[in-house]
Amino acid sequence: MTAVARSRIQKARRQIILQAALEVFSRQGFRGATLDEIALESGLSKPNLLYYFDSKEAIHAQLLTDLLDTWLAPLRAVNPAGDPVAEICAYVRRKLEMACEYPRESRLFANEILQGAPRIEGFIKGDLRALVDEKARVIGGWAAAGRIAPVDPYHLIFSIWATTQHYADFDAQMRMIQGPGIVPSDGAEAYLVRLFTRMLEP
Amino acid sequence: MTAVARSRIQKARRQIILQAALEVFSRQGFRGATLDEIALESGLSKPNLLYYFDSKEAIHAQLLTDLLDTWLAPLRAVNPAGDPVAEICAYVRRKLEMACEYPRESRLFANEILQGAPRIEGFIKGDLRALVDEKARVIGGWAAAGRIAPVDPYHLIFSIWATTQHYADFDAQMRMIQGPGIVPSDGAEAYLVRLFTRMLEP
Amino acid sequence: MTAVARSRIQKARRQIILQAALEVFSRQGFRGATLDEIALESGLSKPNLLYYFDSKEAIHAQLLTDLLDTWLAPLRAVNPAGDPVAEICAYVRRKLEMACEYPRESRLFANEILQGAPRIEGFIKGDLRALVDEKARVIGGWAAAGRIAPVDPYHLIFSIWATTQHYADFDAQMRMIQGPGIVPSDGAEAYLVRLFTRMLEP
Amino acid sequence: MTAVARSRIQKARRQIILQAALEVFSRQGFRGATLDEIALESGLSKPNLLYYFDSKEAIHAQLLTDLLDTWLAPLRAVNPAGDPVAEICAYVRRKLEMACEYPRESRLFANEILQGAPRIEGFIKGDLRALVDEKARVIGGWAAAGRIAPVDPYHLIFSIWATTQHYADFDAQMRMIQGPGIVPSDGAEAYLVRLFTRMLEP
DNA sequence: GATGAATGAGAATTCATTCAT
DNA sequence: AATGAATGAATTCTCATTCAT
Repeated sequence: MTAVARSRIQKARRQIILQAALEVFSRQGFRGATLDEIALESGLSKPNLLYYFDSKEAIHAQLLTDLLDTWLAPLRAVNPAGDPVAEICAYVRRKLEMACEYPRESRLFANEILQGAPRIEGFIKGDLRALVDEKARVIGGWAAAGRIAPVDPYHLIFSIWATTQHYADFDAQMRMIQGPGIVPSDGAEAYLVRLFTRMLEP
Repeated sequence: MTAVARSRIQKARRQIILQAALEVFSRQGFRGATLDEIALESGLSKPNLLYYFDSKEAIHAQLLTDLLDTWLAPLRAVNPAGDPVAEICAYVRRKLEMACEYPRESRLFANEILQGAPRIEGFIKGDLRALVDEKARVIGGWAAAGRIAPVDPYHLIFSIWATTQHYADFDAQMRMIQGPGIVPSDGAEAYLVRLFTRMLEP
Repeated sequence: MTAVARSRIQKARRQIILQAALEVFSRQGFRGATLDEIALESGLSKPNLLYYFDSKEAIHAQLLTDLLDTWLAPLRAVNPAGDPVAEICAYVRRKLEMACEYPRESRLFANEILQGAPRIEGFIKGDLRALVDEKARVIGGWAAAGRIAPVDPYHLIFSIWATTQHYADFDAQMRMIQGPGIVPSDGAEAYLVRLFTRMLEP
Repeated sequence: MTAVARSRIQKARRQIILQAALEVFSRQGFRGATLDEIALESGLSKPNLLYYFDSKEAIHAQLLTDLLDTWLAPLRAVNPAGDPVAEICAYVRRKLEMACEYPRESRLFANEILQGAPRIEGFIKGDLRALVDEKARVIGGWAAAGRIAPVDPYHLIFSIWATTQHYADFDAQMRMIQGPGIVPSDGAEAYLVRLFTRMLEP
């Protein structure tokens, strides 16, 4: 079986495995997760998992690769030529939407960082850092030009990550505090947009 | 060995073990951590760990117990009779200080929540929820009285947690992005105080 | 692996394991036995044992369950409508035959009793006690009717158990005393039948 | 500390340890017993046990040595010059008395035999066998002389051992069957004397 | 493709024994 | 004489991975 020639059914099976693995890895971290759980979750047998992927590590690596490809998109879309506050608020919205739509991916990422990011160090120090630096310069430029209130662009970006991802990563805590019947992220967009708008208005 | 009568050396050894375990559990989570690592980190032999604690689980439980005792303090100190904005900013400062001084404890907690909080469900649904509800009423009262800008108290509290704990939990990522020589939390207090002050000023 | 659907090979392997475990448990008792010995005896690897059984305890429990099912049969077959002395002598013969054919099972049972019967308390106080009480009434009836010599039925039953099981449980001692070439149970049936016949003849 | 010069207090401590060890070994067998249990039972610390005895093995060996010294006495006392039936019945009484007074010693011995008698093989093939052979000749002589009914002396001796020791070794089972309030050995002497008297009367 | 069977490496825990005091 | 502390060697059990079919 080569990497290129995969039948449709193979691709489908791989997706099923990845979804199951995402569920488990995002909760337990890499070492805490077991192939047994992933097999159970996916409805496939354990050896069958390893027919589609070389190893536990390979499943995890695939999940991270797939994730990182899209992880940068919201920030990348920040347009230097747009309206500063609107651009940043739009970024907040996209980031929150991603957290709400892909909470498991967010937790997978959070797990990696908590562990010291051993498997995505390259990504962070490479693509992510470059992108953040680039956008930090844009935001810094806006601040210097008086188009937004003066602000440290890095702290701003970090606080956007923190507040949006929180709705995915700490979802369990929020649900327990607010009780059943309340979706934690209800009202989150309005709140966060307001938070960052008030922060940035010149 | 009873729980009450412990010699000085026992207390000291238990502390050494707990510190080592905190390091490991906060990175790997409960299941991902191994006694081997804790033994290595603490400089004690693996059986010796189990001479001081009944089991891996017991070490972890002790860490959580010790943590939860102090986890509520910053929020509890919010004074309904104080100046609203000043009180909340003071809370932000205390919370940030705690994250910066006890980052491993913060990560230990984050790991638990990521896993769905199986071991601290009681704490969250009990003491934590009660305290949050109480303080949310206070903040809601301030907003209703026009002493702070109208705001959902729960989203406010969650965003304070998110932004402050981020400096502990996502420290690895921030360091990689900012490069060596920069401490991520430098300027964090000023930034966060400003963020929430602008948010709350009537 | 469900309890119901087991392939032929699984059943066969389980039997191999149970035979090996019987050998070891019957000699060493539950705690004194090790999976290493059972693995060696069965020719399987240690983890493979645990592929077929959930735990050391589960293997032991299976052995006891299988044993208890048949342990009652000889006594149960005592017919209240038969000739008293003949019935009891037939019981002695069946019990002796069982001890000689299944000495390891007998030793497994003896080991449990020696330890205070922690794992078969329910069986003894339940099914076994009920059966003994029932047959004791039968024997008591025979004695009252003058069809056998007056005798305490419980002591009678216990002495039948003692003398027959002795040929299994204390086999090692008997062989060492009688030396090689002599099978301890040779002549046992004649002796025991005579012993109990003389005891019971009115 | 030499073997000869032991203070009174040392002897007392050794006795305490031996009593505790007897309790544990007689239930669990050599391998199934732990020094922790013996320490708990004796009220001494685990290292202190090993101050008085070289090893777990040494404690066990001492128990066996002490036991074997007295194990032969009842049979040895059978007097070739006495009245055959009376002599044998007296032997039964002594053996039963020993089982009832020293049930733990009996179970210790039973455990050894069940395991194949690895530690007392020498005793059995030596002193015990010689004594049994000697007394078997006496009994055989009585039978040949028509002073008792014809009987295989070995089966006779074994059945005396079986029935008397049963009241010690299988005590747990008998209690569970007869229920609380009944002492299994009540009436045992009368029953057994009757059993063997009827067997042996010419 | 799929899976029952099997296993070596490792993980938590127990235990007899030693050491230092 | 006694014990708290410590540990190497098991012992039970888990787990990622391989093998045979």
